[in-house]
Amino acid sequence: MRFSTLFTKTRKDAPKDEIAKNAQLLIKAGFIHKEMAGVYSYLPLGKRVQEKIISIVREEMDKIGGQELVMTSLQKKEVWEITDRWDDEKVDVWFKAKLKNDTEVGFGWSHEEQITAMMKDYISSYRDLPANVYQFQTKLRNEVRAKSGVMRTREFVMKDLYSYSRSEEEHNEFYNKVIEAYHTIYKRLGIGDATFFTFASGGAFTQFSHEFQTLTEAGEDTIYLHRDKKIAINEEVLTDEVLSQLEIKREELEKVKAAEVGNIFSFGSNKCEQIGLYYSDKDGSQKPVVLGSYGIGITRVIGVIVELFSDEKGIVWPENISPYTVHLVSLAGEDENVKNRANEVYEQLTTKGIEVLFDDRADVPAGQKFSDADLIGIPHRIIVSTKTGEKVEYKARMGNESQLMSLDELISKFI
RNA sequence: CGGGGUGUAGCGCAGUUGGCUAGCGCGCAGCUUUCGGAUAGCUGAGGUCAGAGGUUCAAGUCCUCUCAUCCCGACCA
Repeated sequence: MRFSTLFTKTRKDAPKDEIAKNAQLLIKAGFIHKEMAGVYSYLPLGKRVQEKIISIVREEMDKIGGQELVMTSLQKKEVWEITDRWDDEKVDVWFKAKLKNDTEVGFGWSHEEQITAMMKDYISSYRDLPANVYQFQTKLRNEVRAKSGVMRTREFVMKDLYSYSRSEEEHNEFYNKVIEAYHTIYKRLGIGDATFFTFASGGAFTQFSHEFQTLTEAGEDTIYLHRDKKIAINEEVLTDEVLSQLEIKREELEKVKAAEVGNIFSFGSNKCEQIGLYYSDKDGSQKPVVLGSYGIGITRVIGVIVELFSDEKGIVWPENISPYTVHLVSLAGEDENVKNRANEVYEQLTTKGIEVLFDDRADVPAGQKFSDADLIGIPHRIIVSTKTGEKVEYKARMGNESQLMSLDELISKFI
C-alpha cells in the first residue's frame, strides 16, 4: 500500500474525549474512527489488524474441528422467551426494534439461543454429533456505560463458538481442546505471556466458567494470579472453599488488574432441554444435547494489545497482527534515483509476497515520516535514501541502531 | 442509573467584571524555501461559539432546560 494513496492520515493530537490509551493511539494513527460513545468504525489499517487476528483465530478453530458460519443480527423474540432472556429486566443490554407489522425483533448481543434453535433442524441423531460451529459476528449491546476505548463498546466483533456434544465426557474433551486452542491463539497474537486461564463464575449451570484474562492496568477485572501454576481466580469467585478446591493458598496469590479476552462456558444439557434440542441415541432413547459456548472479543483484543504494546511514540504491533510486515520509508525528496530505487524495492518486496506500507509521500519531511512510522507501529522499517545507495537500511520499530543490507539479505529476513 | 467534569473551525486550545467585523497553533489550499526525526516564510479558505428558551441596549460570556461526551461508582456469560 502506497501511503500517498491511503485516505486516512495521522494526527498529532488525540481528540480530548478519548482518555483511553488504546483509543487515542488507534485514532491518531488512523486505525479507527469514533462514531459515538462505544461505537467505532475500522479504517483500512484497523481492518487489516482485525483480519489478521480473525485469520489466526479461524485457523485454530478449524484445527479443533470448528465449522464456520455466520448468524444474523436480527433475532426473533420467541426463542429468547423460551429461556426467559427477552425481558429487559432479565437482560439489560438489548437493542430492540419492530418490523413494519409491529413484530418485535432484537439485535443479537449473543447467539446461544438462536443458534441452538437453528441446530434443531440439523441434529436429530447421535450420528449428527458432535457439532462445533463458530462465527465472527458483530454483537450489539446497549451497555449503560461504554468505556476504555475499544475495550468496552456497544458494537463489537466477537468470535463465538458453540459445541454440541452427546455427553458430558464428549463435551469435556472438546472443552479442553478449546482451552489449548485459546492458549495457542493468545500466544500467536503476542499476548500469551500476559494471558492467564482464570476461574470465574459459572452462573446457574456449572460451578465455574473460565476466562482468559490478560494482565493490564487498563482492564476492568480484578483477578488473583498464581504465577507458578499459571492460573488465576476472578475476584467474584474467590472464597476459601474455592481455594481449597484448587489447592491454592491465599497468600500465594497476587492481586492484579486484567482484561477479559476470552470466556468459555459449559451449559450442560440444560439449555438444549429448554429449547428442545434432543437427539436419538443408539438405543433409541431421546437425550438432550450438551452445550458449550466459547467467546473471544476480537475488537477488544486489539485494544488490549495496544494497551500492552505501545510507547510514548506510538503503537508497537506484535509481528503476527501488524497491518503490514514492513514500513518502507522513501527519503527521496526530488532525487529521481532514490525515487526509482524506492519504487524498485517496493515492487520487489510485494512481488515476494511481503506486505509493505510504502511511505512514498513527496513533500513530507523525513522527521514526519519517521514519526508516523513510530505511531503506526509496524515492527520492521526499511529506509531508502541518498545514503543507502544500492543497499537498504533496516531498523526495528523498537531498536535504536539500524543496519545497511542488500535487498536480497533483507528479503531473506522475511521469507 | 447515581456523582463529577467538558462542549468555541477537521484536531488541540485562548477569549478578563457581558461591549466593535470571535482569536491562536496544528491541519487544509496556493506560492517560495527545505529535505535523515513534524524546515522556514508569505497569502488564503474554513465558525448556526452543542441545541432550545430566557435576562439585557448588548450574550461565546449570565439564568433554565435539553443533547453530546469523558471519568468514578453501580451494572456486566
